[in-house]
Amino acid sequence: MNVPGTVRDVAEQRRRNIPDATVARLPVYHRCLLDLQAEGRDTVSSEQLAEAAGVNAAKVRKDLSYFGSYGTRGVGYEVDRLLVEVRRELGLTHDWPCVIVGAGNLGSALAKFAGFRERGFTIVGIVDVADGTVGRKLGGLVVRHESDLPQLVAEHDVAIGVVATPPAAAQGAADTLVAAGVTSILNFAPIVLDVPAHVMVRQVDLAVELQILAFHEERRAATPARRTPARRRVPS
Amino acid sequence: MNVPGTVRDVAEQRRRNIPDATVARLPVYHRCLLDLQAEGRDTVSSEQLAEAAGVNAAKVRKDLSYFGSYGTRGVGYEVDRLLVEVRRELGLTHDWPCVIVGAGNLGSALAKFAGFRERGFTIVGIVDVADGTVGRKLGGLVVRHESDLPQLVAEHDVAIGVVATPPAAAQGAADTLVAAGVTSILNFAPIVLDVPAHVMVRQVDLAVELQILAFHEERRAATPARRTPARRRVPS
DNA sequence: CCTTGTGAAGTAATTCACAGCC
DNA sequence: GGCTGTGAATTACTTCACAAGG
Repeated sequence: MNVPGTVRDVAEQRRRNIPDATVARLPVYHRCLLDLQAEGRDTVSSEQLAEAAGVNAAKVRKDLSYFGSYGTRGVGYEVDRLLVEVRRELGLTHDWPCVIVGAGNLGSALAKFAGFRERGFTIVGIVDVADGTVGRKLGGLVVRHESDLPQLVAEHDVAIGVVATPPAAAQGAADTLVAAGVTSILNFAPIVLDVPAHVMVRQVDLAVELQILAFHEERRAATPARRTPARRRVPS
Repeated sequence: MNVPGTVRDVAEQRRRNIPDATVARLPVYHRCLLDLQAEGRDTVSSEQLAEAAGVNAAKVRKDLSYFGSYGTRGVGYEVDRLLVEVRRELGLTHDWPCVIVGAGNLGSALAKFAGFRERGFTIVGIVDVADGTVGRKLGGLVVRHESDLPQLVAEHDVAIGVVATPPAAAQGAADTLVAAGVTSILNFAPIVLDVPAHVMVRQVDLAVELQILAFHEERRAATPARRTPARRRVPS
């Protein structure tokens, strides 16, 4: 499949092809590095970072190797340095303005969620269509009408939109976001969004997560014998 | 690794080894099948189900084949029949009582979230430690103190717990859940939980999802030329 | 010593492609 | 003719294991 014409930029070539699985773990490493930095640690080994991130050491080393060799053999990785590199790789060197569509339970919670701002995502607006919600205040923001979305997106140069509407309204919300110029969507509605090829969608379906847990619970109950059968027990 | 002593139960053997990737898609198929059923469709081809689920047809067929051959060649799958099988496989033949730890923005939203009950997950209780939140009403439930958790779990035979606390309180919340007998945890706090081997954890980190989107946005900006550069545009 | 970085080996998931059946 | 079910081929991801370097 790949017939490299020249050998030049082989490193460049590699750097640009970070596996999806690695990309999904970078934010976790980022979080762990922030914690380590807060603790005042100045170096960390792949083993230690792996422990903190809940993966194994080989994976950490391979993941980090995709975008450069920032470790010192015999010592480990310099926390500050690595943090800079990971942050740069993740595009977290600047803030990302985001809009939320849907100011129901979930949308409201997301708008007030501290974890977003802390990690460089600023909610610059939240919109809805219901008369009851438009105008409500949500932690420093006022819910605006969905018709204000194009203006909001243009004004703050928003690239990322969050869909937190009921399922029936989600496709419309996505269409509006795309028309307004948003190119990445985080979708909490339990439907598969239909968007142009250049728009990236990530789906978070909370019920699906529970269903996956239920699958394993169910199987656990069905399996006759496997490791300790130890059924639930209250300590005292 | 597996040296099957006998050939008997080869089907059984297979059925019990559904790949994780397939398990993660079953809930999506389940949702699509519910929609199809609501539309009154009685059969569906792998192609159509794939379209609805946002995957490809070969994947659908392989996924479904792991737990049996429920299709008819030349026709497709009978919606009702397949729904029963998927539901059984997912352990959705009965309701799953769940508890939520943490009644902040997210925990409150989750407690009121209709999508859970609709898909067989009943929130039987929500607990917190803050004086301000304990006692508040949340859509039919009253927030109870975290110390009531063991009783709550025992009373409703809860197997699944949801952690929606601030990061600093999450490990404690998980410990309490495990001690109370919960064996599956859905964790929204951005930390890696340390739990016994028999407890399954699924992590949902909302900021991580945004960071993955940001990674691709950033890379898009960095890439010199690739497909239409079409930068955002407001329609009107 | 210790720990990284990475080819090589191993495992898992996806996709192909077609025989088999309605 | 159309569509499933599935081995085989391919691709992606993980883990091993060790040479190289501080």
